[in-house]
Amino acid sequence: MGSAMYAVVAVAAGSRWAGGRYTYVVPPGMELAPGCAVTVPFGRGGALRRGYVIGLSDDTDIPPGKLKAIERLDSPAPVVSARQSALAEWMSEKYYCQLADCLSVIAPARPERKRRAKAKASARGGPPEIELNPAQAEAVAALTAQLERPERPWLLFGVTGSGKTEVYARVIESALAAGKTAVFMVPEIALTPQTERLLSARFGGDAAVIHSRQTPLERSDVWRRVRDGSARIVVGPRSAVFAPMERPGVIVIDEEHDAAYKSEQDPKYDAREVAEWIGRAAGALVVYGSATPSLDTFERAERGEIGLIELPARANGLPPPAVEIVDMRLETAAGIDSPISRRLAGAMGEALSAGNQIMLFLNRRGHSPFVSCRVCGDVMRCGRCAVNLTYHSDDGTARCHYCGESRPLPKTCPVCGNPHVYTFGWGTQKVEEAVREMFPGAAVLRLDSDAARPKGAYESILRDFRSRSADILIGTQMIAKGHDFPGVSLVGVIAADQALYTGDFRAAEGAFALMTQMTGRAGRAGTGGLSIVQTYSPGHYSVICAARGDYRAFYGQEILIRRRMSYPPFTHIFQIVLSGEDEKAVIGALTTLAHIMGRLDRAGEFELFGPAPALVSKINNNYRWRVMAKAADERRLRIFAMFSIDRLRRFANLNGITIMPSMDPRSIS
DNA sequence: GTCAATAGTTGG
DNA sequence: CAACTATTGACG
Repeated sequence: MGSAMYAVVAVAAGSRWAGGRYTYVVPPGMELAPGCAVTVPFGRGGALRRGYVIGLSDDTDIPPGKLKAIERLDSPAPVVSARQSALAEWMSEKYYCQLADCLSVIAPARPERKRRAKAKASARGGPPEIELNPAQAEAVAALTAQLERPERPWLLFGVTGSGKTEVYARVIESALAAGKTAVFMVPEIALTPQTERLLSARFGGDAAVIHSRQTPLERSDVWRRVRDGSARIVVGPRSAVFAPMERPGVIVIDEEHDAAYKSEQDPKYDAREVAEWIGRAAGALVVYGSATPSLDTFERAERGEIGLIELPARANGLPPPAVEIVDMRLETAAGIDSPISRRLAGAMGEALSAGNQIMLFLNRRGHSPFVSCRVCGDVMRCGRCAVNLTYHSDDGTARCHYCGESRPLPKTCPVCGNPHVYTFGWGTQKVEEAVREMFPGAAVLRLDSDAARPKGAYESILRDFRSRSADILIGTQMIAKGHDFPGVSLVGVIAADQALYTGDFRAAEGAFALMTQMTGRAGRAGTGGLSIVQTYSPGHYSVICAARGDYRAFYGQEILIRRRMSYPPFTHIFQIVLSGEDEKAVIGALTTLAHIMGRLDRAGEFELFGPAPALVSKINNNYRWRVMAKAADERRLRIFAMFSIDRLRRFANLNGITIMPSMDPRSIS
């Protein structure tokens, strides 16, 4: 193969999804194989770009005058295997993105350089040999039996503290014993260190970490360790699914329901779907784990497409935490306007005097989500985005959470000039303020993306709370995931409604998962924990089911609604957002697109919606409008949408307009 | 995306 | 008609 005359190279070429494959002349003496990384001249200027060899041949249809030669071979050996190339092809079609983009998330950041491995040979782990309870033993047996020839993915459905991790560890152990390797995925980078520690304690230097914020050298070092077999377990967030393993035995996806498994940037892959592809192609067992499985996954399990294993009880035999619902309407009726209800305040006082710790959860950063004038009613909005400004008390500014614009809180109303400008609503800073006022003696910490910004702050806040140098931790969903604080006896969910009414049909699902995660944080060490859920919707099934710890009841309700509304998992929704500075041009192009879609769908196979403004109709001075198409058949829907976009490109002037397609996006009203 | 060729526009 | 600007579409 090394002496082929022409090479087909995947090159990232602008904003086109299709194509991206170009033929180049192989310079004499250059030894190429499919999967090699090369540098090629591209475009009129002949600027150099990264490309990946996807095929070799001795003839071509391209007129010789058009051909350019490969500039440089960057990797003597392929950087992606044949299987990874096939995965990239599949991804580029499924996620309507460029082949080269897919290859670059799959390939190491840069061609590997020769480098000494960091000596990281810790001793093989101890015995963290925990005795399995019968349910765990059954789960391990069932999953281990699947390792050799997995016929479908499996869902390990178990309440918080039911011992899922021990089950994963045993299955990984068996995979390694069979000469295979393992991937352990967590929803976010912040959870990798603790997971890596856990697996290293057990499996020694076999565990390695892959994530997207590693430097190219770090990444290529991990790659080398994975490829030469010295790292047999890879831990990391969604990008870890691309670990270059030849014989993966098991891919664990912990907290499977977490939205972070879906990438927001191109290529917009879903790590769960990629894991299943790899599972099929490489014969690896995919194990999903969650206390609150995503509706899609649980529905597949009900149909038998995914195997279901349940761990019904806490491994330590303790009863589930007690959960109380506080009806915040009664607080309002009593003239109380504090984020801390009387009941929660009382429970906090008790917990503090007993020497216990408290966690308060509110999924909104800043002090107050809006600022308005009490005289004329004007609400401060961002000049560049269609959103309200959030007041931040640390520096006294009103900030836009989309474009980052911030301005000082005005002393007088910019519209009517009156001095009665007030802030409304609750953010984490306001909760912190209220708590400090109520409990001046307590040590309070806050963890949200503002508090976590300084380097190392995230870790140090969690460390301080774990070491009990603080009594109360207030935070956004950053505090909800994976962290075990034995000193916490009380958890307060400040505003459950907040996650409930986000304008997204998945809101109830997300709210249920968050509430369950948070209430599960109380009393993990044993002494009867209590969770208090504050809400203005005490009758909402998501709140009631979360308080009862009853996933199946929640699932039963929610799946009925999805069926009745023809929402996923029964259908798929393809959303196409057009954005640009010229609103008329955006609406015009979108109207054309809607026409194209209507005409293409003569049979009425697809349900079409729009044009309508997107949920946030302007970001950074770019107007955003959208159309949506709904259908049961994901593949046909995707092809229909992409075909429509192709037509649009041909018929409409898309100058200054960006097309943002997405399948089953998070924000649909 | 980026750039060059091209079509369109303006001003002398 | 030259000089300039917006638009188009190819990129191997």
